[in-house]
Amino acid sequence: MRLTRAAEYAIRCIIYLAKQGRGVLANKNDIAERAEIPPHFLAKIGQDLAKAGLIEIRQGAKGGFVLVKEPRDITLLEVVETMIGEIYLNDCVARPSGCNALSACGVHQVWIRARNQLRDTLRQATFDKLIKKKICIPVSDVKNLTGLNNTRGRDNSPEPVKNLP
Amino acid sequence: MRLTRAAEYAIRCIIYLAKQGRGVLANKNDIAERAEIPPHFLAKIGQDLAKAGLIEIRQGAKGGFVLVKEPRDITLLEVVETMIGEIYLNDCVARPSGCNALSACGVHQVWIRARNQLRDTLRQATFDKLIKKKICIPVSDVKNLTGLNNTRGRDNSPEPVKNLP
DNA sequence: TTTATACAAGACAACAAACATCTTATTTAT
DNA sequence: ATAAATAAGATGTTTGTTGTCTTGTATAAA
Repeated sequence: MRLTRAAEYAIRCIIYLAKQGRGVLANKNDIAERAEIPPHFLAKIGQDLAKAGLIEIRQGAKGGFVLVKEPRDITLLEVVETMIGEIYLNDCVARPSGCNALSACGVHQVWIRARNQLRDTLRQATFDKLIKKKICIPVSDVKNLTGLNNTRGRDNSPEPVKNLP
Repeated sequence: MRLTRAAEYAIRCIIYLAKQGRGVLANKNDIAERAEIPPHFLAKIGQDLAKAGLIEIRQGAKGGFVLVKEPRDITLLEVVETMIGEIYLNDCVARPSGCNALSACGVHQVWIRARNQLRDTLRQATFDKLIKKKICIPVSDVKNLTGLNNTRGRDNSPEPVKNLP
């Protein structure tokens, strides 16, 4: 009953892009480094985010990820469910056909309620609100990372980040 | 982000016992059969429930499980967390030491809120309320299952149950 | 006191999911 | 053309879930 790492990484990736704003291209390795995501893993995560229409992937030299939607139109729920599928919390709710009492079951009703609350809370959290607050990723000077000739010229970055949500 | 089967089984087990009432002994194999729990698995689950003080296990001939607490004093949260540990929903909340922004992080705050709501909802669901509703386990004629000489005399039971919460 | 019944305790195994890496191919800017 | 950058997916490692099995111990009843 815990969020997967892939989903936590996806959230950080979107935060990074949202900080830059919609339509701004970000180098994949820059994202990986700043958001502390294993680079190859980020590639896979990016593909899921692209399929869901959250980002666009530019191939080739000077390629990278671009946020497609406005941060205010992206919810935490959307990012999470893109990565882990629709949230159900328990099997009985996920596959009602396997449950003989269906919605009449008292336990079932509690789980339905819990699920709805959880999804509502995550849906209320839009990325425009999230990036206004202090956030786990230090992206204050994001834009000049992908600057002209600094393929590895980023070692004056702030101290490395630990694990973050 | 899904409840484990062990926890779903534990809930069914407690419902079975709660229907009988506190202090009433139930044969383990009867519970396993009626609540559709693999018998050996129920043994392990029972041990966890006993350690948590929810049930008492009687060994030897005519042994079985006995509910220790009143159904009104047992919550769904208690049973669930006995089986899967305290609910955190994400790593960042579970191990704040690994997160550099701590409670100041906007994403963190959303998860804290979601977690509290979920736990509150599960805490409000006490088993006296749950067994008053229609429930997935058919336990109407529970008491005469463990009756005198019916070690295998239970084949007049209602049609078998599918998967339940 | 012997026997059958029933649970304890924990080792073990099959399977699935999560987590991550690596390789080969393709796309694009210069 | 060449180098940079991602695509796509095969593969590997680790962890967790979901059980089963074996050996031992406790208890009731003959």
